[in-house]
Amino acid sequence: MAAGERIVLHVDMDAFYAAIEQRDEPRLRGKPVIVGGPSRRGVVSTASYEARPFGVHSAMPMSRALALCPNAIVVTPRMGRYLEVSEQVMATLDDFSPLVEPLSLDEAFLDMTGSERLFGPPEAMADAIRKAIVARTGLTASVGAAANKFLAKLASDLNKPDGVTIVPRGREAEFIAPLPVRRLWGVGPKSAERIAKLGLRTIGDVARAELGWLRRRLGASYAEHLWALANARDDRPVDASGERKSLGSETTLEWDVRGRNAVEPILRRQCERVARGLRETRLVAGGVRVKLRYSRGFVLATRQAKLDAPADDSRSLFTRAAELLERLDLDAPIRLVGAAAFDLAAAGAGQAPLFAERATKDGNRERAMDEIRARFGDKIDYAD
DNA sequence: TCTGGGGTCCTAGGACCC
DNA sequence: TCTGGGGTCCTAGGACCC
Repeated sequence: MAAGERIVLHVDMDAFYAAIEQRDEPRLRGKPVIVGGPSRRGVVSTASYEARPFGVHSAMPMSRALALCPNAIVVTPRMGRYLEVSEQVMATLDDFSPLVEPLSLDEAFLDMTGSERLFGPPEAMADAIRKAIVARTGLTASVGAAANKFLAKLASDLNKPDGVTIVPRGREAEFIAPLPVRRLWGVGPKSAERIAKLGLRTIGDVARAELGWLRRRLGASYAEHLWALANARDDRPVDASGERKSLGSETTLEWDVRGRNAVEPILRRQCERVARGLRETRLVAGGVRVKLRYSRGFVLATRQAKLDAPADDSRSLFTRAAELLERLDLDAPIRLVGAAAFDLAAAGAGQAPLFAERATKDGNRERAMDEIRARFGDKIDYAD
């Protein structure tokens, strides 16, 4: 691989959900806006820049957010809307490179290697992209440009909002050296603590550490990964294939439930949503996973199993999911119920003919229901 | 303050096979 | 009598990201 030759951009929309709400609703402009679940157990999804000085940030419990910023306007997420805008943003990015890897609704990597003659140097690329996004959506984005994904992602965060950061070529390692270890992509609270106990505080500290020593303390593969990143090396390609590995649906209940009779109908509903998601994306699942979170200790438990045949109908998913429920404690108070499909494959591919027929029987019926929903709307499901 | 919902990736242990 | 070694698959849990 021709290391050092790549140009990778990371595009990150600024306070995406909140910015969309402010764009769509003028009375929200200039005010602290918190997008998030309004329920008892809701958390902040996105806080507008007006709310952030109060200490409000993503993943914070809504109750705490409102204690910090009592005047904030809480908006219930409109995921369908955010998805629409996201598609516009991604379509805009497609005009700049054939290699676009969305990471979520609001951020993506672009491999711009070899595009300098078309768009100029990285600064010009970043400016052109930001201009195109504003023109198309009225929203701002921050962009990082560098020789690899890790550096580009780190950079896009350094001049937010509405900013550009270019990591200078050939001086990458010294550029990131003063930053705290927590800035390494993949180092969260737990790992940060472990690393701090080793006496390493900055990325430069990790980069200068002796690799053998680091291996013995953090495990070989994690140590090697961190050490490479700290030395500004990251060979991972921009992957535009878009293949998904799993598809799930889960819900945190307003009030705890217990007992099979209470859990099963909720699980059925999650299976229905997963099955519909599979059909919409033309996928079939090879297995299903059940997820419960207990109130006591916030403990998460999962059970998974393969299906007899790949399926995209809720009955197949739910039948197996209900069996898995038998291997879980249903007597303790439960706060979350979820289902997920895994071992995904393109619908119609790789199925034995006998199985294919059986697998699609329920699928066909549910597909007909999908069409009716599409034509007349589905009051029940679009309510949440 | 009391912790969402959507994902990805990694690890460790057990079953199983040769 | 006192139990190999290696490879692969599967499952459950956990860290992490937005």
